[in-house]
Amino acid sequence: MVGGILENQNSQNDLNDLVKRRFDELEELNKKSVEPYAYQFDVDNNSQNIKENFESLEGKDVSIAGRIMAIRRMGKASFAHLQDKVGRIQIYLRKDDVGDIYDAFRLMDIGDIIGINGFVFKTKTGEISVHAKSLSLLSKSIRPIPIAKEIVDENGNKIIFDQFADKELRYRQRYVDLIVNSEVKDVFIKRSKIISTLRKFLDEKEFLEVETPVLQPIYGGAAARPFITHHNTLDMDLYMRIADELYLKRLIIGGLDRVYEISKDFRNEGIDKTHNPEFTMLELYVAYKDYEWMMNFVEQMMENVSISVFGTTKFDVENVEIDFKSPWNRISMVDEIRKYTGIDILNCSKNNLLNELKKHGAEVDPNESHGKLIDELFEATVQKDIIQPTFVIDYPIEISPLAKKHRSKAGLVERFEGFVLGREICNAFSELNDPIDQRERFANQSKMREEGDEEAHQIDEDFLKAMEYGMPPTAGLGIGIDRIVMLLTGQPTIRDVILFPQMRAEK
RNA sequence: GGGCGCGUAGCUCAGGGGUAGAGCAUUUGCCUUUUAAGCAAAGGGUCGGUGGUUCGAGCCCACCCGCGCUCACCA
Repeated sequence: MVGGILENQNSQNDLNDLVKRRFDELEELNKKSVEPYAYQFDVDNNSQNIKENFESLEGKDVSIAGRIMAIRRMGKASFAHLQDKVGRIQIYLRKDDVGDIYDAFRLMDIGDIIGINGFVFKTKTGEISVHAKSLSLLSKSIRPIPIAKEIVDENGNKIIFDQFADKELRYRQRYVDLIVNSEVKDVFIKRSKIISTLRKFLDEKEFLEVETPVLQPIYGGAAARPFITHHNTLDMDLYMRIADELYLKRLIIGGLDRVYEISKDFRNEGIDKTHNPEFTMLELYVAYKDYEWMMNFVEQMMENVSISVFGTTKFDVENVEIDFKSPWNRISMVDEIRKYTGIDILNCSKNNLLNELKKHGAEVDPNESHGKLIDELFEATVQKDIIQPTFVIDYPIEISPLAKKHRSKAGLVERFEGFVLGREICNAFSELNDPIDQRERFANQSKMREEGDEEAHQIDEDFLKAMEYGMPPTAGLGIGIDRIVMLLTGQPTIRDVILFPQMRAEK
């Protein structure tokens, strides 16, 4: 009984005729003893390879598998398009050639996954295709996919009709998005290549990839609100990490000298174009180096990734050409703000800053710290005008509690951030390795916390203890992987580079 | 959180107080090199939800839910 099957389906709430019909087809296939969910199928070729090597493959047998994306039935013969991992190819089925299975093919739909054995040929109209000798149903789709028709015009441009475009559904049902919108798959393949290239680059430079706790009793390494969770047996609250900085530095203290981690970090803050509650960060630490060394290293690394993955250092992002060729511009935060505003941020009153911020249309909270206001002034003036890759160097000490004091400039630390198109893409410093200074910085943070700054750092006594054993001079770097992928693949929002972005619960 | 916008068939969208529409997809029939296949016919809707106004509500009003854009916040 079809009704019986249906009642046991979770999907019964959104049953409609299209789904019902497919259940009926399952029944029919059953009667014909066609197994709708196969165990395996031997594949020895793919759509792209067949098209690229048509001359040598013409007339030869191939075995391919994929999802049916279009069917054109013409009585006792049919054409269909099969989509596999790398593209689409047309298949041709004739009752005379495939026999009884042709009747079962009538019960197959767009969305079903099938395997084909057949020979390569070109149709009258010139499309490279596979003429099936046999067909196997590998998986029956019981839910219709939002299929869009596509054609390739005479200029080779793909034209898609009625493309599945509802952003909400695309993010919620990424599996459907991936099936139907091929450019989505390309972005995530690129993302994977970017990450594997970074790994390879770091491995070649003798970095050790490590894993540090996601669940931390004290969160640190960044200024952000955390997610809180609870361990039942230990009966203690734990925080999801907002950064892995303090653990990686413990490893530097332990003598590992060059470490990196590609980590999911979690921040309990707003969601927008450039923020997802969980995101991917690359952090790396190098003993005996400083931030000058790190700037050169970032340039090398970005150039390497650009060329390895994209074959160029030049990218069109939002109609602007960005060039990641080294060296990048280097500008001083203090000098640059002076150029824009005439203000010397190191020798000015809080009121100067507040007034200047108002002048630039920023809403200001007079309770913010001096350093924070400087940062806001920078964002409101200099940052938006930075287009090409640029290092902004030497930040105020108050907003950099883990960075080493500048060797010659009072009130500043040896820190830089990389900016492209007005967006921050990395953050690095000569790491603070003086345990006494570090304790003072934590004490300051603690004070800010008491004054209501929820994002001020917590004091991490164990980290201080570690540093007291002696930490070598160290250069450290954090790069937001999602934002790098956005830039390099030209995606406008972080959700387009995260497979399953955070969404509100349905209903 | 604020502002603006959106939610109608599986998909893409029209319809703006008076019998719920189109294209694609689906079903039936014909069709053995088609290709947005074709020809002929058919089925498919809680018009996001709840309440209200009205003789009558996809349509007007209120609230709610979800999404998008944007501002704020935020590495």
